[in-house]
Amino acid sequence: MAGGPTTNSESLRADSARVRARMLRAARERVAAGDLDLPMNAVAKAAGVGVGTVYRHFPTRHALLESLAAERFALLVQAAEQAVTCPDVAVGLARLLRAALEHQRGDPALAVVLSASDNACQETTELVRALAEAVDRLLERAREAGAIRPEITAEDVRALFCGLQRTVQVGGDTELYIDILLRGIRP
Amino acid sequence: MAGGPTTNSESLRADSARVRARMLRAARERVAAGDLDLPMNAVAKAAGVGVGTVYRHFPTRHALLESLAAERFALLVQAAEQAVTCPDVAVGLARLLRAALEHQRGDPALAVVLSASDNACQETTELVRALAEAVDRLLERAREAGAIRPEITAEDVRALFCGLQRTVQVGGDTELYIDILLRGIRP
DNA sequence: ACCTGAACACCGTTCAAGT
DNA sequence: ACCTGAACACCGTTCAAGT
Repeated sequence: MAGGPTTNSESLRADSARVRARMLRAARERVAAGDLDLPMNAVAKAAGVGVGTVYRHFPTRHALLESLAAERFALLVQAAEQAVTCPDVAVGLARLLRAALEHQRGDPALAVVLSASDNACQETTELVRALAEAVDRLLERAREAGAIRPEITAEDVRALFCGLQRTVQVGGDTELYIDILLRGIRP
Repeated sequence: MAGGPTTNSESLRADSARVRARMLRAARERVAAGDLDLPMNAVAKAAGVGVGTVYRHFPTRHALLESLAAERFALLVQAAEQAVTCPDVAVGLARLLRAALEHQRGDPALAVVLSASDNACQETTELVRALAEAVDRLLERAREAGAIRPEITAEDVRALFCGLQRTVQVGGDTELYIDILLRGIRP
């Protein structure tokens, strides 16, 4: 017969991956509908699995949020890396700020994950590191060009991302707030 | 016997006020302990009243938060009014920013109320109006002195308060973030 | 008038039982 | 190995019954 332990384990894994994808899809639908609560029971029901399965894959709600945010987080990292290669470093900074805003607006889970002080998933830790690395390179270039206050760190930039997102959320004038921040970080 | 409808109604009101104070004290203790959840049942139990009584006084949790925040909110309004009378308008702006941060740090309920888009209590609406009025006067003085971008409104300042608070919460360098904002709002 | 607290619905979380 | 879902504890909210 085709099938031994390997095939069996693979089919288990394949099934597990399918179940995981179903849960993420269900959770994403809720978030897209504006509900960041993500009740585990509700996610389970929407995904057609038992609650225990949700907990097996995502030990905490924050772990679930991180998994949801990962995709957009990777796009933000990409944007940061592209900003580094921007000929005009000031333009790079401006693009990065816009990208940070846009991705947080596009996925509220990302806004939560970016302002969290620690991560549940290895994947997130990796993304945080990659973002910090790209931002560090951008800051270094900006310092050399005299385009930024030299004491600003990648951690500060992350905090400023979160604050800017909140400012935009509370107030109305996105362009003004971006501009205030861009001017404020100049030397 | 002493007592007619008036006395009776007054004693009811007095009792009601006492009960209300007990609930607010209980809620404040929970918030001070770092718990912004404020479960209505828990507040009721801690205050030694029935849940229905909590709901009678505070129709929603946000109404409860507003009542909690009112005291600090009034202090913030005072700070804004003092900032207006500051001989050096730039110093006034800096003091106001610091006061906004300090009061939000001192009462997390205020941070929530400041970033809420609408209010449950009349009292809060009044405080919001008073703050906007003081800030408007300060902005007017700052514009005349050429100390601020002229397009910034009191609403923008409220949004910037909220964003600054978040930045500080996520990052570590309060002084840097205050300074970035102060520079950013200059013309 | 105002307060109480039982009642119902819902969510978090665990864990014995299934496949 | 992995999944299920009953079970228990807790919270939101309402409303009939008390004073």
